[in-house]
Amino acid sequence: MVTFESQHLNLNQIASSGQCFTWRRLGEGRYLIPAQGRTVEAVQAGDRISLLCAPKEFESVWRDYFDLDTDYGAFLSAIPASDPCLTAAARLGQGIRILRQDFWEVMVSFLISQNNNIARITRSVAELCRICGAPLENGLFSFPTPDALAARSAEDFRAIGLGYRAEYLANLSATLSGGGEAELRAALEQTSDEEARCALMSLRGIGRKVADCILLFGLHRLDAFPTDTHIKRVLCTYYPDGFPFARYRGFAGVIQQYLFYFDL
DNA sequence: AGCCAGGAAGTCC
DNA sequence: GGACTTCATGGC
Repeated sequence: MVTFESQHLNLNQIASSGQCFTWRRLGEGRYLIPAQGRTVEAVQAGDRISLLCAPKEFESVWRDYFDLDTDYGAFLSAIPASDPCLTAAARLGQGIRILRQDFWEVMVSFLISQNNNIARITRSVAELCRICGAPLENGLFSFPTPDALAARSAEDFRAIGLGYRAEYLANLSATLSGGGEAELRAALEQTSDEEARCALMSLRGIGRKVADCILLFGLHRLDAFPTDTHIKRVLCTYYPDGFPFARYRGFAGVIQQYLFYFDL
């Protein structure tokens, strides 16, 4: 077991922040968290977080996954007291971080997320893992690979309730199976945010908002600022004269998460 | 019954 | 370039 303290890591906040759909809640402040073909049980009481794994695994997997080497306190301190909306949002969501999730898992999850709600996205992702993933410990299933998804048809995806997104998923999986996903990821890592966004938007079913989610959550491009219905509402309500993006250059996506969580 | 949900694509003009 | 419509589905 590994125990540490952090003022800026709150499991409950992250679990309900809409960036990840595969955590399983075990109880208050307790989650079973899958990543990289493993799972870890995480327990939080106040600022103390315990991960039930060996120190070696913590260093090789979970330190990176939880983005523990990024200083979120510095992001929070950029918020001026003169901004009542973000001040409230930051107080509410000060334990949110941008997880370093798997690129493909993020692509698929947010492809499904369009015109959808978080509860149903979570169920759909669980169903996908169940019918196409590999069984892990504790009854969870790994997130299916591009090849595993490409072996299924759009009808299979419709059968688990993906609706019109089933065609998008079948097409995306066919396009990126056979090594295409790794190629795309490697290529995107060499490009600017704008070029990467443009490349992602060339894929059927991925528009501006989903592309920005993939940039932020799947490639850790912290400048990406996905604008969905919640963010539009917040910006329209609290920032009718424009949002001060320049102030948050380099981490606007983190700020976006505070606003999103605030609106939920 | 109608509206909303972490939207995108097609079709108008 | 915008405005409008359609696309499944479930919850309220």
